[in-house]
Amino acid sequence: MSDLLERLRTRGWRITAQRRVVAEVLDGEHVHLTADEVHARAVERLPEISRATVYNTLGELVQLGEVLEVSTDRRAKRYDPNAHRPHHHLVCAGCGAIRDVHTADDPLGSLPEGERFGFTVLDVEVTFRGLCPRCAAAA
Amino acid sequence: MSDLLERLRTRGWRITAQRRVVAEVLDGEHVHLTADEVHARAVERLPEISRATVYNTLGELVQLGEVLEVSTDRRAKRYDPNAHRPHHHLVCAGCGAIRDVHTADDPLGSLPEGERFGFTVLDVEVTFRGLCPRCAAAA
DNA sequence: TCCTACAATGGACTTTGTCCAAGTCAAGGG
DNA sequence: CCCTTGACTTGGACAAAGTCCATTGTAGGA
Repeated sequence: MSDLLERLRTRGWRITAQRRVVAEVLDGEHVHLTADEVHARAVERLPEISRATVYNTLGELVQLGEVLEVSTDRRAKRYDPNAHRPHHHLVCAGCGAIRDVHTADDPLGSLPEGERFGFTVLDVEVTFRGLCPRCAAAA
Repeated sequence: MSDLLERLRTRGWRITAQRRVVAEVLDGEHVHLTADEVHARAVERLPEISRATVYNTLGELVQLGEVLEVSTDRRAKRYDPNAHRPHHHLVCAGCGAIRDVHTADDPLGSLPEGERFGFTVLDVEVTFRGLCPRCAAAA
């Protein structure tokens, strides 16, 4: 856990109580939290923390590549602390549940040269949509 | 163009001036517009059209499968009139430009059975990110 | 310990989207 | 051709998610 804080410190981050709390929240739960959920959990430990700070800190963590921003949901961005292992997402169209999944081959390679239009392709985000067992049964 | 309106009529849609305008805007431009951009263009032809109607109509078109909703952008949903040809998106991280692209293989097949967790997987959305030639040159 | 640059605060503001009660109108029946 | 009716539209209020900024606070180096 303090791995993360250590990495941040060596990159010149000033470690404040607020940043520590945000990092701990992300590190503690391996789920995909929205900014507001992160804020709610952070407030439990540090009641005065402001929403703006949580947004700032999340943005910085994304910049540093420590956390991934995913927009599987059209409502709010979600933050995925599992940034160092490439993976994709499987989203239930019914209840919104999200699972991390791994594809057989690297999807980056599936884009032929002729379809790149001169772009420098850096990354790919794959979102599978479907119904989880419970929602499929209810339908 | 009136292909679209014809299809809608046969499905019991009441054809109103507003719906016609929205359909025309989408059909006329093969770019990915946000709801607000659709509204702005619709207003040029039909000044009294309201935002709520544009949102409603876009939602209905998505329901009917005539238009795709893409969330490449974390700000607003974009609407892609090219719904009948399966394709994916290449987004420039610099300027936000979007291109439709086609992958060599079907990405749906790249998710192994063991990674499906009992989900009924229906669809997949692939977003490649990178830099367009102009932004790459500027960097 | 003191300073100072960097960080946090909180409240106003913006953007994107939804909701609803009331008014309007497309299209089928007479 | 007009009437009727229920589907459609309207506009404004509301909500959720996120950004901005001037002010206040503080981590960490000298």
